[in-house]
Amino acid sequence: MQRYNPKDIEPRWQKIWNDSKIYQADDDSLKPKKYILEYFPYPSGATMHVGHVRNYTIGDSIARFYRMSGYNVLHPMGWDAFGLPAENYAIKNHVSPRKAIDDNTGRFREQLMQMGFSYDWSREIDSSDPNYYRWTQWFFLLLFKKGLAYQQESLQWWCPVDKTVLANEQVEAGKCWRCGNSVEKKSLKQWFFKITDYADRLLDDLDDLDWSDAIKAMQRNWIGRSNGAVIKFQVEKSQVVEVFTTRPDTLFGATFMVLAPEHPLVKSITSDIQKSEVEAYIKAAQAKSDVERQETDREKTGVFTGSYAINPVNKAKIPIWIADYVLSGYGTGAIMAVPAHDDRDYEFAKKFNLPITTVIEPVSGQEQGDEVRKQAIVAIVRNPKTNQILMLDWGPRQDRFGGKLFVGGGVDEAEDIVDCARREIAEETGYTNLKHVATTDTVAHGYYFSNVKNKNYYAKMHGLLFDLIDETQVDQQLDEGEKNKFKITWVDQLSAENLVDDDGHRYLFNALLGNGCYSGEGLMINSGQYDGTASSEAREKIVAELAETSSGQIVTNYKMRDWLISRQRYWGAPIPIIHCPKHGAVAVPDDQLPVKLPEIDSYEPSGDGRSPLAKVSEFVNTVCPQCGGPAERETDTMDGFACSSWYFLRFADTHNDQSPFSKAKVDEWLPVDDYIGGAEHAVMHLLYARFWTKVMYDDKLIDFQEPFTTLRNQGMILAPDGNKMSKSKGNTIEPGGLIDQGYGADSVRIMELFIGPWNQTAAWSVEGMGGAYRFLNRIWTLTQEYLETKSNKATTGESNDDIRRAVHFTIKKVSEDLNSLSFNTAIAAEMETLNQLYKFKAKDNYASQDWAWAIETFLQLLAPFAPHITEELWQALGHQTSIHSSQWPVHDDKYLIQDSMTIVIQVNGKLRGEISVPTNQPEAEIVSTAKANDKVSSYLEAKEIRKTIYISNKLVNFVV
RNA sequence: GGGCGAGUGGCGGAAUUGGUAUACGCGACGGACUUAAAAUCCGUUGGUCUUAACAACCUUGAGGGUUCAAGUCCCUCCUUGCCCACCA
Repeated sequence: MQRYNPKDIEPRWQKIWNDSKIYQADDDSLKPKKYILEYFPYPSGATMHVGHVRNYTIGDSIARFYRMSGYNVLHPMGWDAFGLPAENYAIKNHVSPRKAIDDNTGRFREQLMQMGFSYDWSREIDSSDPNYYRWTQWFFLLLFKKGLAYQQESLQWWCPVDKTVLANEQVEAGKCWRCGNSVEKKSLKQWFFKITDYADRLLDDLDDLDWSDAIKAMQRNWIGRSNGAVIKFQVEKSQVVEVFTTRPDTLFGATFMVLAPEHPLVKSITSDIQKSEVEAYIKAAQAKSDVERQETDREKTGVFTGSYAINPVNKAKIPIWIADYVLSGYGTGAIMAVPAHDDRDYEFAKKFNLPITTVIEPVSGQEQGDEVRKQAIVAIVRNPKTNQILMLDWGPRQDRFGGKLFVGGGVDEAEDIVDCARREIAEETGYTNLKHVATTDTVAHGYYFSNVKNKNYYAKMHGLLFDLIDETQVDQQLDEGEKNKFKITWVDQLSAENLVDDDGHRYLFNALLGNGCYSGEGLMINSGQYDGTASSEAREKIVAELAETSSGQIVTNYKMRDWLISRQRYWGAPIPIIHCPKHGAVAVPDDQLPVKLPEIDSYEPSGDGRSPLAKVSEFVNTVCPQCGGPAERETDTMDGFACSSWYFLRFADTHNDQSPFSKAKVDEWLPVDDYIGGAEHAVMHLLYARFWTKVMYDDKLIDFQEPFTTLRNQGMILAPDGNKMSKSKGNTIEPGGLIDQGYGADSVRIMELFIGPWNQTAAWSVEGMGGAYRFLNRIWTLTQEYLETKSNKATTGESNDDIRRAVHFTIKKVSEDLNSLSFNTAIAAEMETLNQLYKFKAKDNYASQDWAWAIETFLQLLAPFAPHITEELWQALGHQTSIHSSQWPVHDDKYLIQDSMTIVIQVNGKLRGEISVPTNQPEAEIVSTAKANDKVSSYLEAKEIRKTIYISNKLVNFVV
């Protein structure tokens, strides 16, 4: 018998598949189309490890499954070839970036091919090929003509190591996303794409996408839409400062104003006396690295400018400060500070002793309409010796009752609230020797139902704090309804805040002992005519009032900024713009595209803020397309993400040299049905590509607004030691090595899929590889044995229903699992089936006539995962055409129906036995059989059966 | 601080959506084959008590709840992963 030797089988089939072009997509086929795409890789100097390969294995299995299911499948591959890593690699190794990319893509292509992935290589794309970037430049000009590309001088993130600017999305926690070094701010004239014009659409259209909630949430957070208002404050010296706020309802509580240190009005606002202090602060702020400034747990700092602003609603004169907790880039770079209702402002006010005015009081519970109104107290009793707080534990919280609360009670008519609190504490806890420490100056509004009095109440609850003088206790004096309903517990302060089960109680507790800042909604106080209004309502009314005097208006703000796309580096698509002294920035005419990257000797970035192209005079010096006068080319290149913002469209029409693509072909194939890749591009590529797609839609180049209908984020593969795989840690595992060891690509593929759910992180298992190989070896051996046995003797001609049933069941299971991408359980089911086939074989030694069908069908079910071995065995069984062009098997329900079934018997929900009954037996009979069962009857003896539950085809449960 | 997720044997993980928890694989142990080993094949393998078997009881991060029935639903807490983070 031939042994399973992947080294012999795999390269042979890869060549045959390649020569016969069986994986090429057909533009003209009438079959339904599917477009399966994995992120196109960055051909860096490294090789791909098993983590990278996971995502291609997933995509390939889906593509093969669809192909066998009758779809015309587009499954292409290309190279995201422009960008820093290729260039850095080239500089380090003293080769041209062109040469580096060609070497690297060659190696990557070979790695992908030896895994047996079914790509349509006739559509291969290289984004650094002039035939490709010509169209990237064409799209730049489209954006330029639509006013969506503009140039502006501004402070930008600058990476001192990579010597280029970076987009906001490409700075992660103050570090460059590529090299990991700290970035700086630098003022440069740069090109931007106006992605913010599309913010609303990018946000709203997320709802309909079949993407993971995590990625959608990341994009939502990144876009960061917040609805609020811009409010104008008059400053004494006649300037006006605008602030952005999402809480105009708290305007009456604005007790000071804070500007970012970089705010343009700081200079003119600052008084002479404060001048030196302010200047020193600004200097210090600038000296801080951006990483430092982004530390959130830093203590607040700031200085007073010496000026005052006038609050437009109540004409209060409020001091203007500057502080670096206000960001110059967001909103207007200035805020109205409401310390009573914003944590950051609260912290700042506490530190600098600024006034705090409460303007919102919380409301808990739901209004029922028939409330009795009353005043109430919430008394917090503290034992100063232990610093513990007294709580009443009313048992488990259920709906509106129970939970842990402080002492509470209604204020009697004409009763002083301190006396009331003392009375309630004595009645409920017996403590009488107390010192009154504080009373809140605001109240919590509460709607609640009193169990004792059986009435709905609305109470204004005052918070009071008492310290125990000693632990003398008298007898409690409880109402009938209160007796034995609660117990007294003592907890520490932190626990008290966490445990308290009523929002009003918690608010009053915080007002007395915690951070007195309340940022929720509620009822307005200290707000003139708005007192008593709900804050959500007051929000709109106050803005409307301000709008009348043009001192305020509704504004929507976004965290997302425009996309900075200039790079001061060589290896990118040149920005197709000519700067003319007369006409400014002029588009390079279409017929002069591509603006080719000149070949130069030194790619080293200069670090002076200009790209190496600036040194190439024959590139720079040109004529203005409009006037023919001398002009200079733009020397910055485009961010590599520009190239990847449309590559998925080019695959539909790769070789078009008249336009980026034909609309007909793109509409035929796109949007992408399954887009597969990691989550790392959530707010970069995936956002940019959506933006470009919308721009193209608006320009009627395509008929759809979203490029990727379904997005699948595969989980990461960690090294066996549980760490991320990395070259520097020396813990990477590469498929090539495993193939060389003799496991073969098929085993690697099985392992990639079987290791766990495709979208979860998993650690690679060296031992697991053996399991994957053994599985394939078992189907190999079984098939070879079958072939030998068959040639030695004729089959009995008898059919074996057990074999049929097992295989039909597997067809159903694997088909369902592939539709839901449960690769690991699909493979588990196949392993199980194979184990069963081994048992059948032991019984009949391949005598049944069903064996040929069983093995062939099994191979088909395995083909998407392990394409080589299944093809080899399929053709060994006598087929002349590829298994991958065969029709996916369909199960026959007839074989899934069993004549008997197992019914589980429970007594009081505990498993006590099981019986086997005919499938069509009526319920009554099943129940009586169950009752008579030996094991079960002993549990039923001398007991009354109160209830019998029968779940059809599953179980009987007797309740006794 | 905010958002999204995850906790099941020695390990990776199953569980038809509330109905036999631990499928499948790894590892371990035992057996067959072999001069021997590897490979292969066949078994056993959640825990406690027990010499062993039978049986019983326990078990899905912890605690409560709903239900005839909870890994699955509800509440509280703990641990942990990822993303964002002074965004007004």
